[in-house]
Amino acid sequence: MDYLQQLNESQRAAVENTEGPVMVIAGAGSGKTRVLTYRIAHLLNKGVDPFNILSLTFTNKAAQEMKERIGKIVGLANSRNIWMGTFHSIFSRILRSEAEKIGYPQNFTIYDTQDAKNLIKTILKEMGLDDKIYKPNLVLNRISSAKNNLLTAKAYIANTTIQSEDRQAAKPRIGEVYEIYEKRCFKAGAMDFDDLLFKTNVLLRDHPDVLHKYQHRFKYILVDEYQDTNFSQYIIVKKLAAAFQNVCVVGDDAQSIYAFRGANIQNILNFKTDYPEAKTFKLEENYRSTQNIVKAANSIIKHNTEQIEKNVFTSNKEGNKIKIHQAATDNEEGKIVANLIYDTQFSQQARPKDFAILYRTNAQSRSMEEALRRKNIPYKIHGGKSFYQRKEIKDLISYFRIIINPQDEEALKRIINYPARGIGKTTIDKLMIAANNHQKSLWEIVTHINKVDVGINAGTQNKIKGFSDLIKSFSLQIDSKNAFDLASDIASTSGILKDLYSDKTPEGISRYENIQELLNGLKEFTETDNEEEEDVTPRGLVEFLQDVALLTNADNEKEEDRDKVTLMTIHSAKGLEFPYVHIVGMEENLFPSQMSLTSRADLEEERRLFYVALTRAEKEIHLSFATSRYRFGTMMFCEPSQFIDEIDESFIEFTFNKSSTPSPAQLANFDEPYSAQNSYGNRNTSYKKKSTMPSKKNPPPKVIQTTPKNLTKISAASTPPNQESANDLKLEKGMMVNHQKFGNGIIENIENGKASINFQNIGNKQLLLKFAKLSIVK
DNA sequence: GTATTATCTAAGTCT
DNA sequence: TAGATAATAC
Repeated sequence: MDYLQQLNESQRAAVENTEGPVMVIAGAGSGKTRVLTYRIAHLLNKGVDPFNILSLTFTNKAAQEMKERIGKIVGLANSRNIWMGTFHSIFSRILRSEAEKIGYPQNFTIYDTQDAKNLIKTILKEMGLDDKIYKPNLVLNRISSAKNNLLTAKAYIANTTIQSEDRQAAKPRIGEVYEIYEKRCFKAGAMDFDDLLFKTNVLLRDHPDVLHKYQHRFKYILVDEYQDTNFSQYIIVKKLAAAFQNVCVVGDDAQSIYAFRGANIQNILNFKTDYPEAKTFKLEENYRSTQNIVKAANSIIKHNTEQIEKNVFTSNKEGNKIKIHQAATDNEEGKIVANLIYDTQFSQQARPKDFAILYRTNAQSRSMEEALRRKNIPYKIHGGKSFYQRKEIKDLISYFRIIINPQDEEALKRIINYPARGIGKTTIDKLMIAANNHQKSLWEIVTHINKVDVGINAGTQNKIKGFSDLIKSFSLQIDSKNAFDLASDIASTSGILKDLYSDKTPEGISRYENIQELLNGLKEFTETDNEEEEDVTPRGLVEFLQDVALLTNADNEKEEDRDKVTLMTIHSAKGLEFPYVHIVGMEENLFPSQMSLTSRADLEEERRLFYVALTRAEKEIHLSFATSRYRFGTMMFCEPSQFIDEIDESFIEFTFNKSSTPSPAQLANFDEPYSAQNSYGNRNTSYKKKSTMPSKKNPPPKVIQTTPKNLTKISAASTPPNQESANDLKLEKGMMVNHQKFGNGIIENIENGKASINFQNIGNKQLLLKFAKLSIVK
């Protein structure tokens, strides 16, 4: 079999040892994906039924790509039936078919983080808890990590350690919130992301017949990125693999970067203990990067304590040193990066797709974006707010959700008054109270509004009736119409399209276009055959909705996006590779994140994250930092990251001179062209972190304020207000004025401090001059 | 109940 | 800075 010839010794061993537990420790760039694909191809070639293979990947995109690659080796007919996908998508599928066993409807809703947070807020309000103390995010995180450790609300409340933690944090009632949250989700027929794993565990625990069925279905189990699995995932794998023990886990402890999500690095460190028979294979040869990059990355990771011993090496050529760039501001950093990319495109005949800009936080994308746009360099931003999380998209999808699962309370609350139909907050509160009092779902109250006395007047009752009739009329068409036809019908009949169409602001137009795009996507979905099933029944909304909550932007990359510079967080860059990598924002408190500085474990995770970033690169790495940047709406001074110091200095090269570091006073002119500082060659190896950098220790003259988090704020000299409250302006009839949101308009009349303005885009508006932020155009 | 504007507050990573 | 929420006028 010639594919085996393409593997080195350890890769080949990892592919051929198909029976029994196997752990593959795969250093960065060591051909891990190749091993996984070939291992599966090998299984199929040996005659294993694709239906007996379960392959768990970290993203859906990775699954899709791997399936394609396997298909090329063994044929599509064979590869398409493998169970391959993320934990969440595979087990949500299984949960759907077994739902009734654990008391859930087959069409259960998947609550995304936003839904979950809204529900938490509702519960906090009902319990009379202050959401400034019980911060919804924090409460949700506590619940989430409890679930990932398989703790029910009861167990949470009974757990003395957790209780004392919560008491210490002055939030003793989180357990109660969890209990109610759990009940409300169940009542709504909804599962959040963590439930998809949690409930799978419940299913496998309480139904031995089901466990048996899947144990025998999945005779071969492969888990990618095993270092990033949490306890809940770990137990699922362990249970499913118990019958045959043909479990192959692949990972790299040095790349474990999801502890915040409950990932437990011990899972990989303890594999040997769980399966004493396990064979371990180490893939240590890096085929991706230059000597310099591999060695620099090794020099970073050795600052961490606990890890599996391995020696990552490469026989690639030495390559360039890692270049380190200094910028005065975040905007200038963007310019430096954009210029470097621009130049490299020509000097190395590189394509835009050869470049990646990686950052720690999504917020950093803005300055990069702007600089790239100025230079006309095509780019794509990965991550940030997903398309499916946009308000308008969630609104329309909430209609789909409520039609398919009327118990879905979060969806119902979202749309009962959108578009506005006269059912306001007071009414919704009354409905909610009635639902709680009668132990009924919100939908039951809504549909029986005439029969329950909830203190709502006849007019409003009628409006509610109109709404529920509307939803019911959609529900009736669920089986007869395909996804696209029904969705279009909903979009127009509900009034969403009209509402968005009437908004001619740029944001409004983009919202309208987003809806159109969703509809286009649905059309495509409707017309594509369902590859999982033999019969080609038209695909309806039910099918569409099944995994829409699990989709991310990465899952619908467009053709035209292929040759563009990639902007993404380091987390989402995991598993990817690029010839040229720019890691930006190499600053203390940003990377490593200020939140990680309190514990050694967190700092080590940041360091592994840096390791992941470095090892994405094939040819060149550029690190950059700014000495000041906008954060929290104000300019703040920054120091270079400690991680820069941690790289063995023989692998790095500074592109700036310490003495040319701008003094704080010069920062006033920081938007000057930076080219003078950007020349290579004036290397300064004796760079010391705490040199003349502005810092909390030698505060610059412009500092006015210090935040508790050691971040130094700079006065907002660079942000002149460009618009002021109109009472300071001499406005007259006939003037053209500009409003931030409404654009330009002509003042038609002014009286009693009120102006009637005819805006070019949206028509006439009455604005109170006391508040309206207007500027005079002419 | 709705629309508009003021005010607050949070920006960590992802399924 | 931007999104969510509160306050206010009508």
